[in-house]
Amino acid sequence: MAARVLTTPRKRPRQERSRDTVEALMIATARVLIEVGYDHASTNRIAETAGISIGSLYQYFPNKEALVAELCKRQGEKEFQILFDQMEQVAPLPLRRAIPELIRAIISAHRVEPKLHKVLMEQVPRVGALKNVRDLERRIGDLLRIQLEARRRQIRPRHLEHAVFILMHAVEAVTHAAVLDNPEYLDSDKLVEELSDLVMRYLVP
Amino acid sequence: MAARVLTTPRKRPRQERSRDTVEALMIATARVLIEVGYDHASTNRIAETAGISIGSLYQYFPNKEALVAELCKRQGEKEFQILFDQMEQVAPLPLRRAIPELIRAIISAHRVEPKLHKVLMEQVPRVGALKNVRDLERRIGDLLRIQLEARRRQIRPRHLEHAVFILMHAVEAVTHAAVLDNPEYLDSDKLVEELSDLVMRYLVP
DNA sequence: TGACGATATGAGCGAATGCTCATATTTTGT
DNA sequence: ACAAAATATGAGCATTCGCTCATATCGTCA
Repeated sequence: MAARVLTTPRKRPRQERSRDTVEALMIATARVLIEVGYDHASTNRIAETAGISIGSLYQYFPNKEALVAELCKRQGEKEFQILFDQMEQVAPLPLRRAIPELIRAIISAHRVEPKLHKVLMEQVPRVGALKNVRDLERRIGDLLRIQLEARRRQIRPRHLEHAVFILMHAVEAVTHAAVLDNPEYLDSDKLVEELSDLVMRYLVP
Repeated sequence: MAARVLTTPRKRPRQERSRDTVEALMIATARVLIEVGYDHASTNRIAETAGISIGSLYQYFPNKEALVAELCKRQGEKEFQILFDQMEQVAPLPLRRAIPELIRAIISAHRVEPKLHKVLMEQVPRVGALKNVRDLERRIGDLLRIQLEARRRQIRPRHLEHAVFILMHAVEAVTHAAVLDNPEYLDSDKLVEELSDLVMRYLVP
């Protein structure tokens, strides 16, 4: 096994058929990851699942990590979009109504293909995708910060940086744990209420 | 590669020299994991680092996952102990003094060999150690629940199960993120204060 | 239409890894 | 002192995996 360092695509698909190839590879990567996990997801297997030769795979991705990193990026983008849209929606609402809506959105974001989400989250540290995830975290933090700044006079915390850091990680972790390991918590609205309480009480004076 | 399923030790070391062998393997596993990461930590390499033969390794562990799972268990035990001790210490204190102390203890627990902690956390889903971690989570949850029950009349939340779930995951995630990715947040006491605020405000009526 | 770039193919090489097993050494119990 | 049990050894087998490269096919455009 040669040293694997690159995680960026090798070559850009220029014609439509090659774009199809790349799409098929992404879909196959997701399927194989869900089916057998990262360890047993060999590039040969992914290519076979995609119905594409192993050679073609290596035209566009230098290694397995790059495949997974790209998938991470796309999945993250989807989830970010859900959050972004909802942030716009709740901007005019008062805090006590905005917060539950946002939390619901975060749960929804985690529920986009939850099995894939889970595998990717588990493998993120191992592929070069950490940078992507950090970027995403930063962008989500920025969104949140903008919301908090707009409501600066109504909220208690002075150091927005700390507030963003704490709220973001706290809500993300609880949501993550609920969606992936305790889905029964999501049957009722209780968890949303409790999480909203946590956030509200931290924010209001 | 044969199918690897067992993650429990094969044989119990009965004599002292074999207990030494197992200890050496644990230490070597930790070292190699920190040095080269899970993927490049081969059993041959671990045995070599431990200064024992590969055959001996397989006398006590059926595969690499079992080695890492055992290490996870031990590390978790250490961290649990820190929490357990501090829980006893703060039991007689009023909430506003108990909470910051507990949070400090959690940070300390994360700081026991943080590099090892990080690698293990990343790899937990891949080894059979998930069960160990779940157990640990449950035991920590139990500790927390006992504390909350003892103070039942002073706190607001009625559903202790939800409260435990939320507080545990929230504090753990923020601590984890701070220790592993933003250690500068720990230079001052600011994060402890803010986290304490989060918890206090959620708990008090 | 023809020629060149883009894309696709897949057999197979080289390297690494997990793990066994036949053998040797040490400890224990009597 | 000696037999049996426990423990240790490491060469090497079987397998897998990542990846290349020589070759073939397709798309585009003058």
